Amino acid sequence: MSASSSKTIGRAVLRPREQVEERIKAAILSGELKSGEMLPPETELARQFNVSRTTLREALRVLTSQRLISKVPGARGGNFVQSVDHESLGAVVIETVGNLLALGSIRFDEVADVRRHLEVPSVRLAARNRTDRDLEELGSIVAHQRRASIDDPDIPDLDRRFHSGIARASGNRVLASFVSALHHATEPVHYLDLSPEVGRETVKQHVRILRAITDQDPDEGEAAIVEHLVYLQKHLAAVV
Amino acid sequence: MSASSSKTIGRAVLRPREQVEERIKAAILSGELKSGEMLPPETELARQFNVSRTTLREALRVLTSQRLISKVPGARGGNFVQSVDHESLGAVVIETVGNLLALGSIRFDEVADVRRHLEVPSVRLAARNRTDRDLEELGSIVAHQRRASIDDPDIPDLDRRFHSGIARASGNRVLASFVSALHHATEPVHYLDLSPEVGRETVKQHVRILRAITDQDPDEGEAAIVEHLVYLQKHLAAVV
DNA sequence: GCACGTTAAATGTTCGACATCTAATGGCCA
DNA sequence: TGGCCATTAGATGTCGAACATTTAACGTGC
Repeated sequence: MSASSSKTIGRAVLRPREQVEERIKAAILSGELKSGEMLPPETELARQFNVSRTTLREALRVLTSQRLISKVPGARGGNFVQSVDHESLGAVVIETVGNLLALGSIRFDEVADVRRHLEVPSVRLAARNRTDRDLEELGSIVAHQRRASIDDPDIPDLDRRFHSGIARASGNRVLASFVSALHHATEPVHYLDLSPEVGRETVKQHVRILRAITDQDPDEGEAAIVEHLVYLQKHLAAVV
Repeated sequence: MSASSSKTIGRAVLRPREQVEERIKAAILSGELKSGEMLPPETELARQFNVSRTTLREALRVLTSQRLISKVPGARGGNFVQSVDHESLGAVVIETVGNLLALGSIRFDEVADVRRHLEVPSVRLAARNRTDRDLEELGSIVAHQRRASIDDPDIPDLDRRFHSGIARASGNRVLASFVSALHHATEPVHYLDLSPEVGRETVKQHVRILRAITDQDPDEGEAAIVEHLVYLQKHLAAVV
């Protein structure tokens, strides 16, 4: 090796809390601690790590806020390994995007644009991979939307479930989490100008999308979702 | 209102730690506490909330793990409000996707697919919105890639910077964070079969993409990135 | 002028006690 | 017999005070 380069031997020393945190996290990610399993009581765990219960609890608190464990007080309570499924990705994105929007660190349209970009492959993949189970669920949602009146408080939720349901039918769980999360994050202003006219048109477009997915026609699905997104954006732009 | 519906007046009572957490978080998100500002010392804060320092510290620990504040020990240290920029979105996604992959809750190809779907609009937008500053940076990266030999340890990093740089040039910070994060998460296996042949071809494709962005030609950019992604996937499939 | 010990102020950790939560237990009473 | 309810036990939650460690700034001596 040249004289100018030097091997790095050292590492930053870790504080007790960090070491406990890392060890438990590693145990969870490696499968050593299985999902749903209960950790030893805090007193016992603290003894094992040879740290105080206070320090141990700070480590557990971090892992809790990262959704790796959940704390349950009371008898038969304890610290349980969370089953970290793909939905936690959506939850984390919702949380962070919400913070960034509140702080003005990102603009609303940046979030909405990314969602729109993801909806296209979402529909295409759904048209290819949808199961009968998916069709049944989507059909049920659209049926509800037909019946819903303009002032129905469930409307935003139905819309979210429709778009999330498509993403889930795509078979890609990362895609599903992102679409669902971004939809959620952009929801607050989605229905500001919901007129009967817009409501009817929206349902009609949903029907077209669902038919394309049912027919397993990705191109028609893409055309339908693009029409829908353009329509929605136009009727939002008038408000925002 | 009908007899079956009932007003909800109550809310779950919050434990002391949760209340402290919510209050500080609200103060940060509302701008009451500005970015970079230092919070009062823990002893003083605990006095204000009328809780013990232990409880206060657990609240601060959660906020720290959510990147809202940072802790600095020592003289002139303290708890500082973090400037939460869009990069923290990427960091959070990297972390969570990494966990999910380790646990087998999502598959590798699901992550890679979403990244590929995002790279197309990323290049299209970059072709439209790139600044001279962006072109300069991307050009510098490609120049490095030309010079890099096959066993250069910087190659994965250069690739990540190229794709992230394009996403940043798109002008959409959410898109940039996602592309960068997903690229990072899929990096470990990106260069398993890097032959001189593949290296040369990759650089050639990068040049084509960059030229399209320079010429502000979205269609050519899309064609170039699609070619690149297909090529990479083919040379990965042989390995994985 | 620079190296280095000292100081001060903050976070980090420890300890032990008590508070609260909650499922299970077991007894009382209709 | 069966259900209601007080008790209990075992876990997390909170408290308070002391001590450890970290780190920038200060001062002192060479």
